[in-house]
Amino acid sequence: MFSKACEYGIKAAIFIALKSYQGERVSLKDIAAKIDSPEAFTAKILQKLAKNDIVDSIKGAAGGFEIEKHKIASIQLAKIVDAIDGDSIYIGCGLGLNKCSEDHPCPVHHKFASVREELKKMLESTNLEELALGIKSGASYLKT
Amino acid sequence: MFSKACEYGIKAAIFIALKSYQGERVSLKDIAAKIDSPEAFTAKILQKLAKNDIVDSIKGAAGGFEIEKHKIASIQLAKIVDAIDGDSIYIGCGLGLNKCSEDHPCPVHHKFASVREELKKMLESTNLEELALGIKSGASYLKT
DNA sequence: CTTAAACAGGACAAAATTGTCCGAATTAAT
DNA sequence: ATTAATTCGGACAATTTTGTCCTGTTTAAG
Repeated sequence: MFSKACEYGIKAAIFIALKSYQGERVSLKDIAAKIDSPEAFTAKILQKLAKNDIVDSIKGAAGGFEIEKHKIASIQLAKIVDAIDGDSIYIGCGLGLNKCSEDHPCPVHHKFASVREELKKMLESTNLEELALGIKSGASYLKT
Repeated sequence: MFSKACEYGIKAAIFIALKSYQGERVSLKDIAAKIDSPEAFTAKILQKLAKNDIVDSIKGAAGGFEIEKHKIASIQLAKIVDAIDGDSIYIGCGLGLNKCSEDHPCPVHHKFASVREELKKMLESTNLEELALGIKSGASYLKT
């Protein structure tokens, strides 16, 4: 469904949000360990998230990643997915047709529409705060 | 959402169904041209569909691919997807956790459940016959 | 000022996916 | 029998995705 990069990005963002919520800044090393991802690859993804204003990166000793507390609740899953995988998940044709629209649909166009719509709604209505709280409360997990 | 291989596989199956419905057998060359796919790559995919008993392949001159008429309506999209991409789309975790279940869910487990369920229902309730008829009637297209 | 901890980013490497080529086997038609 | 049309399948190649490494830069702390 999502690329590995996107999976790591979502998990990293959730972990950073969780820690930022508690006033802590986290290092790449920490993140990779807690979400069980390859460190250097995760670094690249965090750069993307930083460039898309989803996380703040602070250089130097005692540096790391954080998200401003007041922003956590306003960052939707959709924003993260879009930053990493782009919008193909919303707009692309399910069968890869170059031109696939209402008046030139692929065979599964209408069948897919509702699934895609549901996915879109889900991504747009889910924010980092609730996901971080799920981890904090032990209701959900970031690895294994 | 689906791999390229799966996209080609679905389109190929629809085209073969359409022609079989009209009593015609089709060649690889024909298929690739009509669904706008790379010929040799499509050949590999058709082999998979044949091994999974979704299409019949007939060797030799005047050979080609076909689907027994009476089977067309009973072949669900899900069967094709499963033959090519496997079942990861149904059972895999949205965030790539090795172990993701009701009592050890990833952060988006429950949010994803409904989307995945909708996708599954869609794939299981859509069969080749209706897709082929959509092409036949001009209601949908296999390329561009 | 020096050092150590951290991120940035370019170059590289590995793996997976996508795609190509070609010889072998099969079969219908002549 | 020979030929031509066709699929099969193995080996290979290109591309994309995933992942690693190393050097440089920034910054806090001693």
